[in-house]
Amino acid sequence: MTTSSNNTPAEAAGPATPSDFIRDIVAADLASGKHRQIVTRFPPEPNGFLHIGHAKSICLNFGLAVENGGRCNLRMDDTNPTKEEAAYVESIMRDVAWLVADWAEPNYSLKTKGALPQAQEQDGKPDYFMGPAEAVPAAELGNPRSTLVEPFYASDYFEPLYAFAVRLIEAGKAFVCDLSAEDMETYRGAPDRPGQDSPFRERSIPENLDLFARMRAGEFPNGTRTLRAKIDMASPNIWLRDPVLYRIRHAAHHHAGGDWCIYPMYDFAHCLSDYIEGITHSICTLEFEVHRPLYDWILENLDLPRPLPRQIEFAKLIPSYMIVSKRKLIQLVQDGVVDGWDDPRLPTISGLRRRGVPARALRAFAYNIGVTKYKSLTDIAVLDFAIREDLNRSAQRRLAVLRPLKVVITNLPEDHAEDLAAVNNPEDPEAGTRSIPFSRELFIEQEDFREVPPPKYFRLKPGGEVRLKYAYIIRCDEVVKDAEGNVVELRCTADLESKRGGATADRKVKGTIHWVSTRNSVPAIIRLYDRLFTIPEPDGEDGDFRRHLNPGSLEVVSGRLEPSLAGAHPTDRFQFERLGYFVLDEDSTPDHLVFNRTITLRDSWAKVAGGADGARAQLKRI
RNA sequence: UGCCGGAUGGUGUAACGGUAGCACAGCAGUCUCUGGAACUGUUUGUCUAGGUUCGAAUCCUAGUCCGGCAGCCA
Repeated sequence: MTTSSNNTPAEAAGPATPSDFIRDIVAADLASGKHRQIVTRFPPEPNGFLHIGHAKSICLNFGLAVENGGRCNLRMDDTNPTKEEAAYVESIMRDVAWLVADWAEPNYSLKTKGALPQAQEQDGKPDYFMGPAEAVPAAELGNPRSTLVEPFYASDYFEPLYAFAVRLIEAGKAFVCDLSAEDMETYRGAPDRPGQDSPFRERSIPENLDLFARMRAGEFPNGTRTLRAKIDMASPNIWLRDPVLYRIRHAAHHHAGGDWCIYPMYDFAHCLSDYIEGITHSICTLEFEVHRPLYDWILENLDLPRPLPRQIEFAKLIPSYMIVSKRKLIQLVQDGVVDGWDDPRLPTISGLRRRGVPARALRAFAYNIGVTKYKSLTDIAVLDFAIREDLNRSAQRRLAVLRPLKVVITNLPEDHAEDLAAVNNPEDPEAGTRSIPFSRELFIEQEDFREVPPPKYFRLKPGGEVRLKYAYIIRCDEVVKDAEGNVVELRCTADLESKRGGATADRKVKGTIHWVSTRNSVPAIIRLYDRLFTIPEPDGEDGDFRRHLNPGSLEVVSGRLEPSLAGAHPTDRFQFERLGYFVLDEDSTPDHLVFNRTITLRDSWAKVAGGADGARAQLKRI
């Protein structure tokens, strides 16, 4: 138990192994001896970036492998050349590797670069198998340019798939149909009305074989013929009404190249790809539930020599305040509403990563929301919680001021300089301390001073006292304003005995605020991200989701940071005390620092404040 | 209304005929050199109606409501 707990996505967030109906099925299959090892797969279509919904699926499939000592294949479900691009394959590889890093690498399988399924024969039955590459170094898993490995590709199975189709024709279970798309729709009938047999349904086997070969040879234009399964046009299940197995598409394929002009449909390719890879449990989303009889039909009618995979459906993630629909996501990116697929406001995995969300937090989230067949809206506060919980324990604290207001400590000499010890992480004693320079002139947060304070405001106010974190208690003596009446400087006196260890160190003052020394602080651009949408279900039916964009989803400020932050590393995450968690952005350079806000700290003051202040704070956090 | 699926607090999930539990959110409090964290307490729930049973969220019957399915998309 101790060793396996290291592999648990949620670690401290709950019991070592989650329980749900899918894990129950897997456990039962292992217990009954139906399978000795379980094999799952994550099968994205390379036509867009992975998002938080895929993260749920990845965590489920890889989690099953991790928990049961099985493996999980990354497979490109690439059977439609007109919609897919190799560029997406690269982002998918990177995102998956990032998500499973330090967790499921030993169970993550890719295949040997360029390998194709092995043709085998058992009892005169053609069979094909595609196994994983052995002992892949973890670094290769996320490397799209690896010369050793690559993802599994459904398009690598086109040849076996063709052979299986021929076999179906030979068994009299598939036929070539000349119906146009429109006619086919008419013949299909409706959910409550049976369809009619295609006039081409009773073609002879030799004729079907000949026609199918000529389809492959490119003799017919797009859309003129299809290969269809011969099942039952009167079936109450639409997907059993002689579904299309192959269509003609004179188009090159991003992975298979220009060899093909007929391409298998999802229903034909998916079950057989699962079979070829030896998948035991093929987990997909609810909308494929009605396809399951077809999934089983194809496999069962091919008379295959090895155990068949089992399809199991679960409800996909619908996160509140986010859009996850591929079409809408593309629209936001193309219209420049956001700044690319990895914009930190997007629920894409690359966006979340750039925002500073740790993979571990995403896994904990996926784990916490559970797996069911009930289609539900998941409160994104659950994700927020997972992020804060992770970062609270792991992120070092720093002092940073977002909107600086100058403070002069009048009872200190001009050249006063001292270094103060600051705790790096109160949640982690091992993290140690650092020193921060303190001087006569400081910046504090504009929000931490109110000339006319609201009730229960316990930060700085005229004549009032506040503690400067790690430093002195100061009193505000004078408020300096510019011509327009804006507060531009505060003149304060410090209680010089109030520093930690001093005579008056234990004096109680209501508030403690953060600060930086004007002289020693470094400037930085800080991007304050917030929810992209203002309503819980922007992805709902009504198409006009852009009406609900949050105009304040990105605010850029010029802040000042304590000097130690100048040496920040791109993957470091920090808590800027009292503000939130921040990560260095990839746009950052040593002399032009850029930080992204991952998430704010919980802010109970925003709620207490009420009135104008509270309303503004609430709005900012929507 | 053809087929398939689903319904447990505000939200999400557990319970596998035997005390309806957990998490998030909320509320109240303790503590605090982060209005953070931590800790304590707490409000709110089995879709409806019958039935079986000593006992039903769970089994049966009948309803109600919700979701999915009619691409040569996946």
